[in-house]
Amino acid sequence: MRWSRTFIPTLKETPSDAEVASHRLMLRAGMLRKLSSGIYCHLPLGQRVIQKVERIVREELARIGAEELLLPVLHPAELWQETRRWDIYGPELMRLTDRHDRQFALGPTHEEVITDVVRGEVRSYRQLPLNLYQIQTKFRDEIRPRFGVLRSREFIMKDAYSFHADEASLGEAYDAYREAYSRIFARCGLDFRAVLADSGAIGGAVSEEFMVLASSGESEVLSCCSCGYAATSEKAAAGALASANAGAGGAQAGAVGEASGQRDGQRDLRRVDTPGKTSAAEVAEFLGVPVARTLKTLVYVADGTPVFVMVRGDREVNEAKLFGHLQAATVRLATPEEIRSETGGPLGFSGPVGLPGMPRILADPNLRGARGSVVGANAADAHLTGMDLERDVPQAEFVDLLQVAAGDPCPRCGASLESSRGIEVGQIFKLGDKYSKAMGATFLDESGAQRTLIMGCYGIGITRTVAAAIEQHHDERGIRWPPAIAPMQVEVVPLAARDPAPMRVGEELYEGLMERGWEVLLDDRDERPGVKFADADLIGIPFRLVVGERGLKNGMVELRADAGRGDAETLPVDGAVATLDARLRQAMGRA
RNA sequence: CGGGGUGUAGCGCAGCCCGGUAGCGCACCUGAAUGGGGUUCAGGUGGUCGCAGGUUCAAAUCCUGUCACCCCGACCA
Repeated sequence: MRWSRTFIPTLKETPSDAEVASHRLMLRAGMLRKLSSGIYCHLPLGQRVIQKVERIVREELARIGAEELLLPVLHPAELWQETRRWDIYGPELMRLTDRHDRQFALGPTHEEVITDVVRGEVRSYRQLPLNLYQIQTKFRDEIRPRFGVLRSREFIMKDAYSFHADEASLGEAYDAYREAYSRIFARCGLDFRAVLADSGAIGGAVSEEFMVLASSGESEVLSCCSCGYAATSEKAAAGALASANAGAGGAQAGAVGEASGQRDGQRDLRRVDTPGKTSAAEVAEFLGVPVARTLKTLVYVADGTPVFVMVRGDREVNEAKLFGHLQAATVRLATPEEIRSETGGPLGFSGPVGLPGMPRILADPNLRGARGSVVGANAADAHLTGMDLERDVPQAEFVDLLQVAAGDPCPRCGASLESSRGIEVGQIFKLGDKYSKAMGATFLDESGAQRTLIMGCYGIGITRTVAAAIEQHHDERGIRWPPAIAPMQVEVVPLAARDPAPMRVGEELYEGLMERGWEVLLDDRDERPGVKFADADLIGIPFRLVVGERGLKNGMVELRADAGRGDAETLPVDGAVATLDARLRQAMGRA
C-alpha cells in the first residue's frame, strides 16, 4: 500500500468531541469518521484492523468446531413478540415499519432469529449439539452513545449460539467458548480477565464477561486479590457486612447484633419528627445516629404490583439483582403519586412499618437481625426509630439486592474487594431453555420423548475490541498496535530529498517485503521527515524501516520495532528484507 | 426524558451583547527555498453563518420555531 494512493486522512488537531484515547486516536489516525450520533464509518485502516480481529475470531472458533452463518439485520416483530422481548427490550430496540405497515426491528442480538432457524430444522438429538456463529452489524438505539466505538449504536459483533440436548453438553460448549475467548483476546494483545456477570436482558443462569482492564471502561469490576473472585458490579456478591446495630459499638459488632440484642430488642418503635429530611444521610445526621443504622425503603413497581425494597441507609440497591429476582417484564421505581397511594406518605419518608395491605417486602440479608433501626414513617416529615425488622416487619423476604462496593468482604474468602474499571469485550451465557421454550424449539430424545433445546450464547464486540486494544496500546504520540491486529506489519519511510536514492531503495524494500507476504505501507508522499515520522507514530504500524540519505551513504537502513518507539537498529540494505522477514515471523508467531 | 451547551470553510475557533458587504490558525492548491521529528516565504481556492419563518432600509448578529450534535443527569426516598 502506497500512502499517496490510499485513504489515510490523519488529523493533526484533535476533534473536540473525542473524550477517550481510542476515539481520539481512531479519528486522528484516519481509521474512523462519524456519520451520525453513535454511527461510524470505518476507513481503510480501521477496516483492516477489524478484519484482523475477525480473522483471529474465525480461526479460534473453527478450532472449537463452530460454524459460520449469516443472519438478517431486519427482524419481523412477530419473532420478538414470541419471546415478549418486543415489549421487554425497551427503546434500545430500533423499530421500523415497512411500506405494508409491517413492523420490524433492527437486530440488537439474534437469539430469536437463530432459534427460529433451528426449530425449523432440528428434529432429533442426533442433530445435536449445534454450534453456529456470525459476524455481523448490530444495532442498539443507545440512550447516550459516547466514547466513539466503545459505546456506539451501530457496531460489529460476533455472536454465537449453541444448541444442546442436555446441560452437560451445554457445559462443554460453554467451557470451550471460555477457552476460545481467552485465546482470542490474548492473541489480540489484550490484558483481560473473565469475571462473573449478570445475564441481564439476554437471560440465563450462568454468565461471564471478558473485561479489558482500562480506566476508560464503563463497567465496574469487583475483585478479590486474595482468592481471585471477580465479578461485575451488577453481579458481585459480598460476605456479611459488619453490623451497625444500636449500642453495639457501631461497626464493631461482629455477631450481627446478637450481643446487643437483649437491650435493643426491647426498644419500642418511636415516631420522631424529621422535617424535610428525606435522604438517609440527612436523617442520620439530624438524629445523630450512624447512617448505617437508617434503613432505606424503596418502592418499585413490578408489572403493576408494588414491591418494597430495603437496604442499609448508607448502601444502594442493585437493580440488576432486583430485576433478576423479580423476573417481571417491567420493573421501575414508583412515581411520587404511587408512593403516596401505596404508603400514605410522600416520597422520602417511606418505611416498611404499617403499610396498608400486605405488600411484598424484600430486604437485604445484611438487615437480618437489625434492631434499633431508623425507617421512614410513611408520613411527611417523620421517621420511626427503634425498629426491629424481624419483629416489626415479619413478612420481609431476605434477598441479596446489595450493590457491592470496594472494601466489602469477598463472598468466598472474606478479604476486602477491590474495584476497577473494564471494557466489556465479550460475554458468554448459559441460556438454558429461555428462548427455545418460548419459541417451541424442541427435539426428540433417544426415547422418543419431545424435549426443549438447551441453549448457550456467546458474543464478542469486534469494534469494541479494536477500541479496547487502542486503550491499552497507545502513548501521547499515537497508537502502538499489537502486531497480530495491526493494520499492516511494516511501514517503509523513505526520507525523500532531492536525492532520489532513498525513495528508490524504499521501493525495493517495499516490493521485497510484499513478495514475502507481508502487508507493507510505503510512505511515498513528498513530505518532510517530521510529517512522516509524526504520522507513522500516530498510525502505529509495528515495524518501521527508515531509508534516508544519511544511512544510505554507508549502505544502511534503520529499523525500529514497537511502532517506531524502539531503539534504532541499523541494517545493511542488502540483508534488510531477510532480516526483517525473520523478525516479523517471530513477532507474528509464524514459524 | 430533564438540565446545560454548541451549530460560522475539511478541522479548531473568533465575530453575535452593541444589526451595516464574514475573519483567524491548521489543512488544501500554485510557485520558490528547505530536506532525519509536524520547516519557511509568497500567492491562491473554499462559507446559502444548521434549517424555516419573523422584525428591520439592512440579520451570522435581534425574536419565534425547528433540526442536529456534544456534555451532565435520569429518580437510591
